[in-house]
Amino acid sequence: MLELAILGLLQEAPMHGYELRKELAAKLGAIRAAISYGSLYPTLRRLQAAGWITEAAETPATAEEVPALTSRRGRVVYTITAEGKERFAQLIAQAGPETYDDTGFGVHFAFFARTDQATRLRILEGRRRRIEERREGLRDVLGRAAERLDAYTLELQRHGLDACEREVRWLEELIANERSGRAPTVPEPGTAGGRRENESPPPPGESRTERP
Amino acid sequence: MLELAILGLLQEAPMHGYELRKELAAKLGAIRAAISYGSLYPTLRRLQAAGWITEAAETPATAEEVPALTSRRGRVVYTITAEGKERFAQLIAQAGPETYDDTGFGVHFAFFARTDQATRLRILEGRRRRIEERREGLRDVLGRAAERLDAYTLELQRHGLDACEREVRWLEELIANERSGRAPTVPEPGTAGGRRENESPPPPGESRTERP
DNA sequence: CGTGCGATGTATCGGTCCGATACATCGCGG
DNA sequence: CCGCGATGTATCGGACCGATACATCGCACG
Repeated sequence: MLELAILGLLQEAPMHGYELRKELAAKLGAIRAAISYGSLYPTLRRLQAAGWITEAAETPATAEEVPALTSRRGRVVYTITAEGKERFAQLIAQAGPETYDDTGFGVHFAFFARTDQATRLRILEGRRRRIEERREGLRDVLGRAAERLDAYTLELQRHGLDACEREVRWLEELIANERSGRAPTVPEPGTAGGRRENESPPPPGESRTERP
Repeated sequence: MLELAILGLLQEAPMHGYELRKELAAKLGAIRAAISYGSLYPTLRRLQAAGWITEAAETPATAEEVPALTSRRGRVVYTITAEGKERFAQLIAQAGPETYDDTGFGVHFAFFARTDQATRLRILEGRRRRIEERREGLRDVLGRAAERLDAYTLELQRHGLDACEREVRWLEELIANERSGRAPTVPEPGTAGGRRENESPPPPGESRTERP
């Protein structure tokens, strides 16, 4: 998952580790807390070893002037390679079971702007199925096993069930929008003047896989 | 977290691993998927080594009759010890930062029936604070950084923000109930005679630490 | 003028937990 | 009689986290 996220972000711009972490936090803030450096740096090295990204020490232009008294451990900027872009395209298109859990779905969804519509649809439906299963499980517990559980546990299940139902509805909307070929967000007639701004990166229609 | 959950469950009844996993799934179904055996068994051994639980091979009553031709790897039943109960009480009462993340809070909440009111209140308020912070982060991104993000990412944040607001409201209700000294859930007058039953292993009322 | 503190930045280590896998037993239907 | 799904115990490699360490930079405050 981390691999996919890093590749996706570096596709937008070269970055160094710290920046990557911040961008990741901004993009995935709804899904998970900031990524740990204990995951980030080892993963970066793994990606580099695989050839998906390249590392370049930041050169301060006229560098030879500075005699490196303190060795100035410069920021290391990572850039995605052509192979890395291929890898990203492959990862984003193929959906395994982990694609539908909370984190996996969130990461895939965050890069939907770089995903073709068929895949988007497939992932949304897979996620819906997953959540529906969780929902049924909770209903079962609340129905059949209710008297075995204490009031707090029941309340927890009820809250979880509510969240499931809500997410299914959200997914239904997204799926409907996707099928109709429209933009992903809910049309907001009336109230706030709609959310017409934010035309945003992806052209409403399809994604693009164009390579330079 | 797993340690706390296992100790809590074994306080209700002795169990073997498989059963533990199922009960855990039922109790925490709203929070997380079933625990992996790759976590469960090592943790059980750790707890046993620490003396919080004891392991007892299941004896089929008249066992010497069976000549153990196939060695019959019997089910291993785990029982919590007095030290284990102390440990549980200590874990459930003390709240660190991990108490307020999704999983940690869920586990603590699931054992609120065995938690004193002051601690319940403290945990609910800590969780609320945590979620409020996440909510503010999402509002910031949706406000300040909106034009930098594509429509899908924004939709993800919006959905996350909605979930945060909903959870805060839920927590407010629970906190209010807690302060008023009432039961956490909607009062259930009439129907089942109000949780008087709950036959099951542990005696009805509240947690008890006495052992036969 | 310094000094200390928060943001930026790279990096490692131990520990928790997961997913895949293996293997054995049991009851039941075909 | 055989297979198959539920029950049941167990291990291994890998992903990810939290704590920690260390270094630089700019700026506010005394």
